[in-house]
Amino acid sequence: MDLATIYDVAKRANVSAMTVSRVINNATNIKEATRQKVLKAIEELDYIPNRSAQTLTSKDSKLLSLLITDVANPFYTSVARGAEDKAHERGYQLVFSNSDESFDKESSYIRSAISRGIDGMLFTPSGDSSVQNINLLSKHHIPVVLVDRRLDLELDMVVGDNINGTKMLMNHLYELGHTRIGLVTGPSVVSTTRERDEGYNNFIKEKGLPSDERWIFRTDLTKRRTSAYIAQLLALPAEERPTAFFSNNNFLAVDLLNSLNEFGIKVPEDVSVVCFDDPQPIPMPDSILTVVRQQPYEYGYVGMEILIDRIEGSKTSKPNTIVYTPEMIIRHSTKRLNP
Amino acid sequence: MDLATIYDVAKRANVSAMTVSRVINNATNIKEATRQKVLKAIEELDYIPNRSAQTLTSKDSKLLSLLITDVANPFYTSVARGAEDKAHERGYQLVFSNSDESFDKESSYIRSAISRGIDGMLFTPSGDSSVQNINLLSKHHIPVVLVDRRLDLELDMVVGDNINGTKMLMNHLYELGHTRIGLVTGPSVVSTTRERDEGYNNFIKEKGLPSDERWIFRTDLTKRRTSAYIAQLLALPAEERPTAFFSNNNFLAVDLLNSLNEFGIKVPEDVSVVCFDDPQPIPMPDSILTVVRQQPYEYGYVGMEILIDRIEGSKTSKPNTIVYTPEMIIRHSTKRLNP
DNA sequence: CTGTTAGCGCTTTCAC
DNA sequence: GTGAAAGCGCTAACAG
Repeated sequence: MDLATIYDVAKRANVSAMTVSRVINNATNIKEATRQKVLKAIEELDYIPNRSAQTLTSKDSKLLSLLITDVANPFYTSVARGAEDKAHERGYQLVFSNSDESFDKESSYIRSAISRGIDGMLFTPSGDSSVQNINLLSKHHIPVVLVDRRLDLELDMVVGDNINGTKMLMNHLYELGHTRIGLVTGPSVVSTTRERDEGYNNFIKEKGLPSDERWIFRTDLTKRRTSAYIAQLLALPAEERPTAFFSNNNFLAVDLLNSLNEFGIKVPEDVSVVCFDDPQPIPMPDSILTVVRQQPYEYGYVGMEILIDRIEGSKTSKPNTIVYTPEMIIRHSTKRLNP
Repeated sequence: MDLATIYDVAKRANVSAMTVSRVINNATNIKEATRQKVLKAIEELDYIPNRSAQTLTSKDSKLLSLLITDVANPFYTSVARGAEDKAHERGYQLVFSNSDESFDKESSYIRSAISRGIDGMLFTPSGDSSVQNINLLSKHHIPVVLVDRRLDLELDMVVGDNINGTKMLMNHLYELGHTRIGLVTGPSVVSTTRERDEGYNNFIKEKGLPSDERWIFRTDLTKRRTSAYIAQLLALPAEERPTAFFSNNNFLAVDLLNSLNEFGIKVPEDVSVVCFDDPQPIPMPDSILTVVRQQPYEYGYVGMEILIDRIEGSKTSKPNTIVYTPEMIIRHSTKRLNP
């Protein structure tokens, strides 16, 4: 059984293929009677247009790419959901890909996205070198909107205020009497890492807090392994150890919490912990981690809206960066320091 | 600047388009020197093949559809990640869609997937009526593999042993002395709901436990609202209230936990709670909920493998159902009942 | 091992 | 309002 093409519909409705094409594309200049005739034929034949053929001629695919580092990270899960909701509203479909923080994986995904003729991309770059990938996209006239991580380019972006978010968390620790604050962080080729590091350093400088290179643990976002870090701190005399930790990233915080648990260090009794982004997608009554929470669903939803507006030409203003201010959720992973 | 086509490459390499086509499709019968010449031209022109044109002629798109109810549900998040990993390994891309338990939304997504010429679909049906949608897919010769939820059809499926999973949880409560066990569950048009309900009912019958219609709360998976349920139970005399709850679904459990919290009912002090599937994607040291855990990543990964094997014709055996046995994770949401 | 021809299913362009 | 012709970029089927 061969599937119906536009010609089958045309024949059955006694019109030309062009007329059928006009009907399926909601053209206005069609006699209502003709439209009905065609619609009837479409229905009877169970005709579904072939997108590849449409894309080949008309140059648009109604296909969008969502390229993030990892859908399994609750932050990006929500971005994905927000993005898909908006795309669906506007009649687009979404291909999604996980770069796993790898530039090479990212590049290869971008090539296949281009090959698919995607109309646009919502993109969280793996790092600063992703600029090259954006250039490839531009060469193919594909609009891009950045989510969460910035790049030094004239592009639409939807990001969070990482510096002030960090400041809130640091200040919370500070007000509880903590002055020796450890930092668990990611690679500095990622803008969010850099900005949160900056927030941390600013705060320490501003308040004149002690700082120590050994309190800072910089690691890969996919490997982590904070156990080594904790072991190393434990080798220090107690009065040289941090009394609190700021984790730059939700996955790192989980790893940190597990490592502390491994060594029998209790949170918040023995040490306080705060984190940027919630490792749990759904707040539960028993969650303990104090975090600064962003609205990743909005990032995806709004980012997608901007992207589609660009694609459809309804947005022609200069690229623009939307910055959201995060919100602090105080739970039970921090404790006032006994003097 | 117009982008390079296969003819541009052909011209530059002094060969025919067909030869270029052979090179990009890794045909074997090509002289190495020719291949190199072509590769060089491809490189120089930064040529990326047009998938739409390829799909239009060759009939395969290397595009797969992942149609689930909600990526934001941690269970499906992992399914999605597993599916994408396998798809990527095998050179396929994934469009993802959220049906939100709606048959209509599901149907519309399936039509656009067909229109895109997808090679196959990994699918969690919204309910039993999805059989119609599968029929549409079959009509277009599109292989389907079901994940998590069954349908009464000859199809490949990857599912969990819901009956025995439920039994483990019920038995755990029973061994702690609970006999009045409430059930929070979803719509019975979903196979997982039905099977877990069956596990619950079987256990009650088998052990001769008391049962009461008022202890059972059946709700929509997207609306929930367990508060009304709890309020209603609270109206009962204490000795007629459940001392423990089994939640059929992770999202329902979160809602339940929040409702209990709202009414000042403490878990596990006042009431025990167990749940099928973990609402948290990442186990944290402070998680309290006792659950039966499935391996959704595997479901996605394995399901995708079967799907691609079907597509590529390397799997020709009769459709087959893989059933995974879940594992119980005892945490701190249950307590021995004081006699 | 390589090339020619035709055509996939649609829409653009132009004609009437 | 509607239709005919041409062509989008590629590959199947054949030929040599």
